[in-house]
Amino acid sequence: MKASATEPTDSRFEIVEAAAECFMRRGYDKTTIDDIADALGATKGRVYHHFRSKNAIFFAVYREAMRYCFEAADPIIDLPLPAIERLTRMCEAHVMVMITRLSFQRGIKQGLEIQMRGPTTEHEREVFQELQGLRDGYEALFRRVLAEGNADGTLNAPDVPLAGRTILGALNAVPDWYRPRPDGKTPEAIATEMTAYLIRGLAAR
Amino acid sequence: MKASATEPTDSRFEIVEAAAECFMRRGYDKTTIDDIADALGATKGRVYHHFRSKNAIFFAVYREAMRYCFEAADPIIDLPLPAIERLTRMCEAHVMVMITRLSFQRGIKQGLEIQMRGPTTEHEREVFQELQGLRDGYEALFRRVLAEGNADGTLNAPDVPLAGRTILGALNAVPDWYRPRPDGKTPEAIATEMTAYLIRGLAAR
DNA sequence: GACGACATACTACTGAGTATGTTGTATTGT
DNA sequence: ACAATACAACATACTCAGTAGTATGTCGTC
Repeated sequence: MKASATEPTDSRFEIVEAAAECFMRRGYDKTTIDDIADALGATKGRVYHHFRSKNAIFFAVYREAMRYCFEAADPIIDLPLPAIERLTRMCEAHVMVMITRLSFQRGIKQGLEIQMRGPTTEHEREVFQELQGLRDGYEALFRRVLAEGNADGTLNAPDVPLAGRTILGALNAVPDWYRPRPDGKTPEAIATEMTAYLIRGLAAR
Repeated sequence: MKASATEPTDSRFEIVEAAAECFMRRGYDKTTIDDIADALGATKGRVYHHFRSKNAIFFAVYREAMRYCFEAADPIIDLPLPAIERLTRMCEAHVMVMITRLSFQRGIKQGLEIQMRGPTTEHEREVFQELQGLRDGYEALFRRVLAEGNADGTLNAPDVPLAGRTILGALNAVPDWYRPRPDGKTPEAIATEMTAYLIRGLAAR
């Protein structure tokens, strides 16, 4: 029997990685299945052996991208700390995910809902709902901490959803401009400084 | 003789508007030339009479979107006010542009550089450079005010480029989530609150 | 000898771009 | 003043390349 019958197999994940890379460079629509196969030194056959359609690959990339986000935030959100401190760490962790998983995060930037235009199967719509739920759930983590910060007096965000969108808007834009440079700031420095701007604000004291 | 021989003709602008709307709803790649023509009750012929290629339409939408941004920021940047006040007004004005010109701003969100993949003509590359220059110039306006704020003591942004990207990242994300709702906040309220979060920060005093 | 994991070869369609036809209006020659 | 004509502003009909998806072949392993 197979060594890993349950896991989604290594070969499958390689495809997801290659697809993320292609999506980042060329965008989803301009990426062909052959592009993804070529990046692996393989052919269409391998790709379609693991995925039903091109949309399914995008979904897999999206799901993986969200998984990285949750993995970063989950250990922080329930720490016994004031909300402002947890929010700070969650923001920093989010930036780190954006940078370390650049291709995944940038690959899905063209938007989930836009991929759902045209004739989609029933199954695709279900997956779509699920992924939308993942994203909303992640954003809800931030809203939760913001609300807790209003309650414990460490934060001042009258409109919690709007504050959440402001934060995540800024942080999610990182893949749009970040490029690894030998002489540039470290990812950690970027994370802490951006977070400071958002939480402390840009105004002088 | 014609009434408006010099202007880029009304008909041409209608195409740009329709294209922006289509790009917003379906994304650039999933939008066909026929989609744009249909939205006008016309056919391909009209579109290709005014534009050399699909890329050229995207460029026109992009240029228009940037024009709206400059129109909003230009009257503010040189006002005789402390930098923090000018930055506040520029941010608010930017949000208003995002909302009032939703289709244009969202239409160009898939990114300028990603459109330049594949075989592009010499002329396309020139326009690309020009539009990239427009965007950089606009971002430079914010960097200028940030630097002036560091100088006059009203702002505290050690890393000006990073602060600029944080601000514009948050503001440029507005078209991703804003939808006009009868019961929702007014655009003005959204603009002032988001700007307050960015400049005053989310931390309680 | 069955099946998983691919590669190869093929199909069918979509959609950008083009070539050509049509119509109304302005301009010109007489 | 009035046909002749030129041209702008489209519509219609067509081409053709690229690409998602499929059908089938191959090879190694259990």
